[in-house]
Amino acid sequence: MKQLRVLEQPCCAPGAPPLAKGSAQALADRFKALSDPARVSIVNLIAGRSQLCTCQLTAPLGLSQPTVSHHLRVLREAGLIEVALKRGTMTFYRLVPEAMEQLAFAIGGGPAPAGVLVTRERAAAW
Amino acid sequence: MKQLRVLEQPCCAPGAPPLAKGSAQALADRFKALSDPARVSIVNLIAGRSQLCTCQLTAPLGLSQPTVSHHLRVLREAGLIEVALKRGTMTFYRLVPEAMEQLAFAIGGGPAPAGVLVTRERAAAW
DNA sequence: CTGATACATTGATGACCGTCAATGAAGCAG
DNA sequence: CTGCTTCATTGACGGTCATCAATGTATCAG
Repeated sequence: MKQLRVLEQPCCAPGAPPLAKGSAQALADRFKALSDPARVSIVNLIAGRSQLCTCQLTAPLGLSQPTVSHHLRVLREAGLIEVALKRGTMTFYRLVPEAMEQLAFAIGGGPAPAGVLVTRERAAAW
Repeated sequence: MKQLRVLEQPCCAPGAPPLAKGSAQALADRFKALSDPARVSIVNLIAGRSQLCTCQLTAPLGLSQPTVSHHLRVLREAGLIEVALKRGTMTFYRLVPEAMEQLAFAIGGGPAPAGVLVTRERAAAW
């Protein structure tokens, strides 16, 4: 996974300071991970259920299991999701809230509204 | 330009409600517009200078003029930038702050920190 | 050990994307 | 009108991506 340098300032909102070349690439890589509707839906589904396994995604997405696995890999390599737990033959994934927050910050989003974000610990409670 | 339905809730942050299929596509389209480092840099450059013309972008990006024009078109069709002004043979572009804010909101970003965002009117003052 | 389940990986295929040279369009200077 | 500048569009080429069938890997039940 490629590390995204923590930005001091939003880079893509009005009044932004110049952006280093490497940071542009790192940001583009993460946006690319969200540039497919299937992956946006995966993030949304995981966000709503704290965590879920691959087998719970094929039906709502209408995609084959290898394709879902592929999208999960892209999201994982972008640092947006991670493996929460392996139980038996099942693999559960969860969000990496910090990564999403950094992305929101980059395009000018401030701290999330209270009550919307839950802690990673609560998400892991399952 | 495809209209992005205004989301009632963040869709890609912990605790998000289910996302409509069309919304996933609309979001993915906008993220795709930011999935190239050249386009991230363009947004960053425009954000920092209020508005810029095409000829001011080729040098810092190290890309040919047709390529820059192509990227500007992608960003414009995604609704992230718009033509601010045509003066003579030059075309000036500016951000569409609402579009960036909606994107930030979708992934869990709240209102922008005070002092970072400037109004569209000030940006247009040039 | 055998069969079944859940997932990841590989390979192949069709579609899409980024890039630039060449060309077109539109405005300005003289 | 002529030439110059700025920008958009077209066409072409090489590379990347999304998708699925087939296969491999690992775990569990019996």
